Amino acid sequence: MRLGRPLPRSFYDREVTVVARDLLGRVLVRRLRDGRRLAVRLVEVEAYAPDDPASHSYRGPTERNRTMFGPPGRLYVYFTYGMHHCLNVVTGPAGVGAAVLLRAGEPLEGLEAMAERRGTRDPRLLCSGPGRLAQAFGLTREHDGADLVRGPDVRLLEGEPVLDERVVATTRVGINHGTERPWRFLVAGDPFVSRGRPTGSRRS
DNA sequence: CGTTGGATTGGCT
DNA sequence: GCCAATCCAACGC
Repeated sequence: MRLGRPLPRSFYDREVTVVARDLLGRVLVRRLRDGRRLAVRLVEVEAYAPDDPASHSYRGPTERNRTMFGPPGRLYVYFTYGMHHCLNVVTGPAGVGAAVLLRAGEPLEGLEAMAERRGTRDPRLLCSGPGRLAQAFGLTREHDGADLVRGPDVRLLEGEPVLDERVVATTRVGINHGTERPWRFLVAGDPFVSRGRPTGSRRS
């Protein structure tokens, strides 16, 4: 399967909502030490901006979120709820705390390895949800700051962009502030979108 | 220093 | 639909 070249640094150096929408259809890959490759086609993401009360970067840099303030094209991994990791793509110029949360995707390669970590073989339960995606890929705080453009481990490939008519923007999931911003982007009707909220969400 | 609650998930009612 | 699990960053005193 042809997944294309790594997305260039310039891809990430744009406004965070533009990057978020453009991430749909792109492919996150990881090369495991045993040679196997994991690949997932992104179908659901959320944008988080520095002036955004819901964003980790809202109150400035800390030990936990400093990667968000670094150069674009890096992986920001955080730990939450005492048990889950979540993957984010850092955007914008260095010094600006913005990132895109990767919420769900369609597994393309390495489903066996993903199933081992997830404890299920159901393809729809492997990467459909931010915590699930991180677990399926085996990524933790150790991988925080990884370079998605040239890094040896995790990269983001071109894949195939999703057409506008297939993209839906809704409010974000699981937050108590800034909920009015329609910054959750997903592929309409795609079976691999997470449960968080139905595709045709009406709640405000 | 103690408390609170979170960009979630899975299991149970 | 509801809630416990389980850690730690943020915030208040």
